[in-house]
Amino acid sequence: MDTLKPDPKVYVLKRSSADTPIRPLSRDYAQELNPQQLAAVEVVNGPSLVIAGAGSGKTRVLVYRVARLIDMGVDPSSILLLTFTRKAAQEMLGRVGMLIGPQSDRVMGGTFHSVANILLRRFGRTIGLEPGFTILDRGDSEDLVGLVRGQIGLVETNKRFPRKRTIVDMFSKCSNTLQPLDNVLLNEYSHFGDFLDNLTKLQEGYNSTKRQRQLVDYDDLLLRLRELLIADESARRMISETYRYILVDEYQDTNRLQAEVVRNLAATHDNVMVVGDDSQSIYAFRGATFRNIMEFPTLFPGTQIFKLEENYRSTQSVLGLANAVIEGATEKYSKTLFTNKEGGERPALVQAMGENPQSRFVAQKILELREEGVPLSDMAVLFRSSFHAFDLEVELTKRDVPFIKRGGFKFIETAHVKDLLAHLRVIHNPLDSVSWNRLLLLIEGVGPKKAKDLVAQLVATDTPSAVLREGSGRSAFGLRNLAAALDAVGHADDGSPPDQINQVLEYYFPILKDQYDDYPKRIRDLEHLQGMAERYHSLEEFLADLTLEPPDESVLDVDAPDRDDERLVLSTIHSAKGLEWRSVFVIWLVDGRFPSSYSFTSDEELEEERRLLYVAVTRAKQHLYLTFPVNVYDKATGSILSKPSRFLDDVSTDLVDAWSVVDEGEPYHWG
DNA sequence: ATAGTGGTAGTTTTT
DNA sequence: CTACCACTAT
Repeated sequence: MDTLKPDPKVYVLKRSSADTPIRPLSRDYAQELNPQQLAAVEVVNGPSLVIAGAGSGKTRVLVYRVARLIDMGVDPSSILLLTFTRKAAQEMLGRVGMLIGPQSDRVMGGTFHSVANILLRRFGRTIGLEPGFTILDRGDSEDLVGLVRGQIGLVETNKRFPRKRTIVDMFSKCSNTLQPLDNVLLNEYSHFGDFLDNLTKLQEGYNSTKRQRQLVDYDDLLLRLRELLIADESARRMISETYRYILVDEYQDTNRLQAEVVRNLAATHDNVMVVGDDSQSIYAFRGATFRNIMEFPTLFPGTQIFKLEENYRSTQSVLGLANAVIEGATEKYSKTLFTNKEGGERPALVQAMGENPQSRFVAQKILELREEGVPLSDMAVLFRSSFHAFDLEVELTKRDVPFIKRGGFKFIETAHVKDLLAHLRVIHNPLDSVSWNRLLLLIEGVGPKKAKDLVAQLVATDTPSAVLREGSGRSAFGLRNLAAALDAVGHADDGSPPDQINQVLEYYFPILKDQYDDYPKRIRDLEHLQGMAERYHSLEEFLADLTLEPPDESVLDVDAPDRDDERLVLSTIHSAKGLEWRSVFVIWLVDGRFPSSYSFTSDEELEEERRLLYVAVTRAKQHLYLTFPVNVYDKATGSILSKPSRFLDDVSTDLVDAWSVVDEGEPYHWG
C-alpha cells in the first residue's frame, strides 16, 4: 500500500458482494428470528448496538449475523468475534458452523486479551515488543512489584505501606480506566494518599522493568495493543483492513481501555456490532462501567440501536422474580423482560438453620431432581464468592455427586505449577527476571540477595548456564544442578513441550518432595499439566494459553475422571455469565455474604451486587432455589449473620414460596 | 546472607 | 485460615 499524501479525500468503494447477495441466501433468516433479532442480524455495514435482556437471544443474534455475513460472501477470516472467554467464542462458532458449514473455522474469535496476544506477537516489534514476550499473571505481577519495591528501597514509615495485592489492583485500575495514579489513589484509595510519591516511583520501576525484560501483564496486552494501533499507522491499517467486521459480546463488561481498542481496530471501517445488557454489568472492579454501553453511540456516530426484550429462557415465575430484583436498582434503563412461557413453578426461598443444613438441603434436592429426570449437567449451584461453596463441596463428595467447580482458586496458581512454569519460561524468554527469581529461590542456600545478584547477571548474558556454574559456596551444588537441567532442555524450539516438561520435572521433583508434605498430589498435578502440553507444538503457545485461558477447573477436580456431561456445576456468578441451566440454586443469600459486607461502603458497589443477583437468577430456565442459612457466625465482621439478603426485601411474597429446612425429628420454627 | 519461627493483619469477583 | 512481615539463630 503506498503512503498517501496528508488528508486525501477518501472515496469509499462499497463491497457489492456484501450489500447484495450474489446468490440466494442459504436459509430464510426471517423464519428463524423474531423481528427485532432479524433487524440486528441484517445489519451489514456501520456501527450497531444491541441492548439485549437476559435470555433474549443475544448469542443467537451474534451467531446468525456471522452466518449471514458469510452467507453473503464475506470472507470468514475478515470477521473478528470478541467474547468473554475463548470457550464462548468456540461455542458460537460451532453454532455458526451448524448453520453454514465449516467455513466458520476461519473466523477469528477469542477474548480481548487473547486477540491482543496474537496481534502483538505479530506486529509488536515496532513498539519494542519481541514476539517471544512473556505474559505475567496476577501472581507474577505481585512478585515483580515485590522485587521492584526491594530495589528502590522504600523508606520505612510508621504507617503501613499497601500490600502487593493492593498495589497491583491500583496499577491495574489505572490501566483499565486510563487514569493516572494520583486520580485513582484519590478516588478509591484515599487512605493510602500519603504514599503517592513512593507508589509513583514503584509504578515507574514496575513499568520500566517490564519493558526491559519483555514482560507483559494482563493490562499491558490491551494497553500495548492500543499503543501499537495508535503509534504504527501501517499496522493499524493492516489490522483494521483484515478484520472488517467486528462483533463484541458482553459489551457492558468492557472498560474504557477496551472501548478504545475497539475504536482503533475499527479505524478504517466502523463495522462494529456490540451486544450487551446494562443490567448485567458485574465487572466494575475491573474498571468496567455500564455507562460504556451508553457511550458507544458517541464513540461511533451513526450507531443503529436495537433492543431485544423477549426472554426465551425462563418461565414467567422465574422472570417475575428477576424483574422484581432489578426493579430496585437506582439506575436502570427502560427494558422489561417478558416471556411467552406462562406459569412455571414459583422460585423457592429456603431458610436453613446454618451452613451445613443449607448444604444438605442443596445436595438432597439435587438428588431428588435427578430422580425426576433433570440431568446433573443441567443443574448449577451459584454463589457470590468461591469459598461459599466449601461446605457444599464436602457434602457432595460424601454423597458421591460428581461436580465441577468453576471460578475461584485456579490450578494454575498453585505454587508447584508456578514453579514448573517458571523453568519453562526462562527457557523461552531468558530475560524473564520474575521467573528467574522464582526458580532461584527454590535452591538451597539462595535467598533474596543472592537471587537478585544472579538475576542481574543472567539477564545480561547469552549463556545463562555458564553463569550458574560459576557459583561457589553453599548454593554451588544447587546452581550447577539447575544449569545441567536447563542445558538438558536446550532451546525453546528443541523438542516438544511434553518432552521439555519431562526434563524439567526430573530436576524439579526432588525439590518438590523436599518442600511439600503432600507431594504425591502435586506430582499428579504436574503430570496432568504435562498431558495438557501434548496438544501444543511450541512452548510459546502453551505458556501463553495457560495464562490467558487457564483451565477453568479448580485444583480439586483435576483428577476427577467423570465425563463432563454428567457433572453438576458449582460456579461463582461471575463465571456463570452467559450460561443457563434448567435448575439453579443460589446459595448464601444472607446480608453480609450477598451482598458482601465489603460492598456496604458504597452505593455503587451495592448496586453491582444487585445486578449480580439479577445475573444469577436469570440463569434459571425452570427451577430456582434461593437459600439462606441463619445464625451463622461470620469471622470477617465478628457478627452473627441472620438477615436474608436486602435485595429480597422488595420482592413481594407472592413471587416466591417460602420453605424452611428442618432436620428429621426436629421441631419447626421460622426466624 | 539465609532459613526457620512466631505474630498479625486482611479476607470477592477475572483476563 | 493464610500470606506476609519482623525477628532470631545459624
